[in-house]
Amino acid sequence: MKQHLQQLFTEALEQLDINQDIDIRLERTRDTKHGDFACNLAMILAKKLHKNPRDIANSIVEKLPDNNDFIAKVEIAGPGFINIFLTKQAYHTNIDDILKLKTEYGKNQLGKDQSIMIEFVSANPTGPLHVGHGRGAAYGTALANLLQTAGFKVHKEYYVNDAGRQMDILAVSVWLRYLELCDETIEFPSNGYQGDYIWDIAANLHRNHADKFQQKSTTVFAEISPDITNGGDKELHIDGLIQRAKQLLEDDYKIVFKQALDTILDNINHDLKQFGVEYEEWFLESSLTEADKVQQTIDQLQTAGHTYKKDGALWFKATSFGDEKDRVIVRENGQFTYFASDIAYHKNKLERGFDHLINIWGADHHGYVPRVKHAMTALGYNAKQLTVLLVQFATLYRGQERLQMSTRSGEFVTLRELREEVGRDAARFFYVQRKSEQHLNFDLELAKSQTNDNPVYYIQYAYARISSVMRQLTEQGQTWQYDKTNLTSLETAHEQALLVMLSRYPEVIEMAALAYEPHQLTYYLRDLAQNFHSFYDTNKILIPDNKLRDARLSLTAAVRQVLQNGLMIIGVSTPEVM
RNA sequence: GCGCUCGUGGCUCAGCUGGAUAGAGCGUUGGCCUCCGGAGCCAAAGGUCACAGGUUCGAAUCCUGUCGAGCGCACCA
Repeated sequence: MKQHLQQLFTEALEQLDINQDIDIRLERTRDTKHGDFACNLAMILAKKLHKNPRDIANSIVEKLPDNNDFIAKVEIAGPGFINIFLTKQAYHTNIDDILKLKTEYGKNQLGKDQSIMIEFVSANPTGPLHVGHGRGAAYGTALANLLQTAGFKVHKEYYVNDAGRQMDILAVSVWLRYLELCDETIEFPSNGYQGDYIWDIAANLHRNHADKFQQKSTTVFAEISPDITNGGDKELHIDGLIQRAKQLLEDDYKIVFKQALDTILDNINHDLKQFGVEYEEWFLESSLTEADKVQQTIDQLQTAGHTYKKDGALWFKATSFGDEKDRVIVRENGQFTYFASDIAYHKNKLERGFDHLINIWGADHHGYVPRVKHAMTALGYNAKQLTVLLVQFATLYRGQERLQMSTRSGEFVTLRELREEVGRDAARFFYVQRKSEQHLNFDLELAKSQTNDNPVYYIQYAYARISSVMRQLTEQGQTWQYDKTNLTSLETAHEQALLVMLSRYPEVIEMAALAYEPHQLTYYLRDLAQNFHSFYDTNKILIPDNKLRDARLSLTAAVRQVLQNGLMIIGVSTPEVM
């Protein structure tokens, strides 16, 4: 609808020989007195052509076809707005489209022939997902769906950090708990993972392997640098324990390590599936190191002259690309930094041929964005191919109390708990509803106790009501037929409002996709549901007058279709009965 | 100290990328079921868009400064 109008404006400008390079922006009006669409083109042109905006508006309007079955009339208002009034016929054609296109209604070809890889959540596999990760999960899938609707080829990926030091800390944590189950007396390191899930993994290990990995506690802790609780350094302490574990367990260390990793990864995978989040690929960081990809990437940087040695470490010259300081990629002890494998990972992504990369990261990573982009530039790629979307933290409250979130200390509310308590639909909607760069206050009490106030139910209720009406019709042994000519009977204000609202859907999809803002869709769906509830309240659908009844049923069916299409993108179900 | 993000009714948030009289939900107050699902509808009260300048036909939106909040500023991941 909007596209058609834009086309008409373009033609009008061509006839006037105005070849200014501007995009014609049409806006929905807030007030029906201003018609259906308004265009400020004349005001923008006035600046460039140094002419009176109203005069320009006049000449444009003369070239616009009106009084046909699409445009009813055109007016010039205020300083030079061009207001367009559409015909009812135009809106009826739109109902036609919805009922014919069904799930295809609202789709567009913005991303035709373009592929996007979208990486999100990618939480370290050192513990279960908590509510903080839920936001990235919900936002990521909604965005992926939205981009798909806009015609992009989308590839969703989870990057598994299974190669860093934190994984060794995890393995050691499990092993120490296992030793406790073997009746060894252990002073658990303050820097170990302390959650209950560590006990669970240890118990499994003990069940499957009995005392096979047991070592005397005194042997394990012999000559280990003291923990912070004993006046030492907690980092040195845990590093000493890692060394000791590898040394004592030899090849068995891998078994413990793998048991820990697999259990947690399975758990994460399961939680995400239950939350309605699925990936095309789970990419292992270890696959990069094993294939020597990190070293190769570093070599490439080195060859290109973007590195230097200092204090025994290898540095990436980030400053020559505008970064505030240079960054270490190989530590003094010869180990790669996280940054190094991340460069290799992004190189790998681009080598796989994606046109565009989207990373959804927690806002605490914002300082990290420039250096990744600089590394891409250094490797000869266009850094613009990467978009990093930062999702602000969710601050978790239980009533007035602010909760801490720490995987290390084991104090957190898991995503699973959230889903079980507030439900998947409500949780998904709650997360997506907020603009991603907004700080989100997540009050568990509120989410739990007032679930009925969550707009998701309001929208689903509209869907269920429609389903109910359709059921009633069938139960009465009746059928209905769609006939476009019947739509002329739709005359009430509520019916008109719904017609307009439905026609906006493709525009909302387009805007939301371009801006990476699925929250726009949630607000639209709420508005649509509200319009439907108002309509439903004052216009009875199942009435004896067949012509009007069928017209209202057509409208209702169209609303149902759009609700379904929109909720699917957000990842919320469409229950026929609630 | 420097950087990033943000500041909109009592609370939680939108505001179509500079447009016409700033909008919702919750909460508050008052109405609406002999009628397709009341998880609903209708209405009212409530905002100098943090503050001060600037840019222009026009600013919640762009620029500068001030104040306030969150997060970053590792040879951690």
